[in-house]
This record gives sequence, C-alpha cells and structure tokens, in this order.
Amino acid sequence: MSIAEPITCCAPLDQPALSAAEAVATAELFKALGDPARVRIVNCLATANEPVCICDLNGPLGLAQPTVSHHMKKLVDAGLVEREQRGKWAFFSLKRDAVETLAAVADLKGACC
Amino acid sequence: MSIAEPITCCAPLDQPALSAAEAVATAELFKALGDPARVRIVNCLATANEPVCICDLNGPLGLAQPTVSHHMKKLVDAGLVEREQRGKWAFFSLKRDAVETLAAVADLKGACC
DNA sequence: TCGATATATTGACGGATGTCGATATGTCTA
DNA sequence: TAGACATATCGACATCCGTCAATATATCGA
Repeated sequence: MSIAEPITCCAPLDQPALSAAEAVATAELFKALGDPARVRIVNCLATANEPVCICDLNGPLGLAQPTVSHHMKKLVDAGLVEREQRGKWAFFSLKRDAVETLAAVADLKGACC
Repeated sequence: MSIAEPITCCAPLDQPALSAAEAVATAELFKALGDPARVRIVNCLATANEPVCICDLNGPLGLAQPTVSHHMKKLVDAGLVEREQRGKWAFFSLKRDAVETLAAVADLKGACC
C-alpha cells in the first residue's frame, strides 16, 4: 500500500528491500515457530533422522491429541513440515530446504553486518 | 511438565533436546518476527548501517504512530533491537548478537543435517 | 463387513494481539 | 517558563490463537 512518501526528518531511509507481500510471507514463516509446542515439535523432527509418527508426539508434549494435530497442520501449511501416511499412522518430517530458507531470512538475507 | 512417559508405538524418540523453558524462550523470539510490520522494521534496521529514527518508520509503514511505538517496544522486549535517545528523537538499532542467535536457532542449532 | 484404533475436524471458550484515537510524558527552543 | 514537537502509554475494539471435548473420517485386522 502506502510505501512511497517524502521523508524530511533525520536520515532518510532507503526504500525497504522487502515488499509488503514479502513481509507478510516472512512473518507467516516466523509465526509458525512462534509457539512453544511447535518449537518442540520441530526440534523433535530435527533431532530424528527419520520421519516421526505423530503418536510419539502426543505424550511428551503434554497436549491433547486434537491440539497436536492442529499444530502439525500449522507446520505443514507453513511449508516447514511434510506429512506422509503409513497405513494407520501419520508420519511427519522436516523440510530441510524450508528450514534453510528460514535460517537465511533470520540471517537478514546477508544484509546484516 | 510431563516430559517422561513410556512410548510403545512406532520408533521411540530421544528425549527432546529443548526443555520446556527453552522452547518458550525460542518461541518468544520467533513470535517477535511473526508480524509483517515488525519484519519490515527489522529489515529497515538491517539495511541501515546506522541507528534509525523512529520518525522515519511511521510514514513508510502506513501505521499510526502509537502502533509503530507498540511494535518497537515488542522488538526491544524480545532483545532484538536497542533503543537510544537522541534529544527529542528515539533511535533504534539492531542487536547483531541477538539476530545471530535467532539465525542459529532457525538453523536448528546444528542438529539439522 | 464389523469393530478397533489412529488421526482429523468441529465447535466452543478464554486469553493474547494488532490497531487506533485520545492523552500523557519528555525534550528542545524561544 | 511556556509552547511546540516527538514519543510513549492508556483504553477500547475486533480479530486471531491455543486449547479441549465431542465427533467424524480413515485404515487395519478379524
């Protein structure tokens, strides 16, 4: 929306490198990890070298089964996690490229320093 | 709270590396960047090599002055940004070490790959 | 096909969050 | 000291989010 605008006070900033749409997308990615339960889920998936059954997450997280299912959906929607059906069970694994993207953004895309 | 619990189905997970408190702290950090306005603010601070006056942010963001002030407080509270008073104006700058911490966490603390 | 089990969806609830207008606080200048 | 200006705080509002119980859907085994 209103990006351009004359700036008179202090030192003028360069046009922000991120567009409004990019900022929304970036925020969505960070928001996906903005909950302790999802941080721990991602941590579990990261430390495991194989896809993890969701049934292994229900207990340790101390959350009800629908709540865990809700968090997994959020992570999948954010593109951080992949879902795989194995018979009766649902297995989830980390999407390495998405995590690398997240780390790159957190590193401010090299603009920092 | 309830971390330990016998797991029978599928492949048992190792004890999560992150404690509950660590997960909360990590989530707080990510939550600070879970809003488009704050992403753009951090981007501005990152692309600028000097502290930035908050008056330069009010216009380009298209938000009311109290709202920008609110976001700056969130970023300061999260430890990502530092506030500095210069006479009548408030200048903000990125805390490089905090950003590096965030990038390291996003990189899953080296546990990934 | 039927029952058992695993997971997802729905609906509801309380609390957190982003936003703004109005106002307060703080700092410079005359 | 008084007025002007920059920023922060307050109060209110709508919306979003995490959580759970209840229920639906899907898959396996008998």
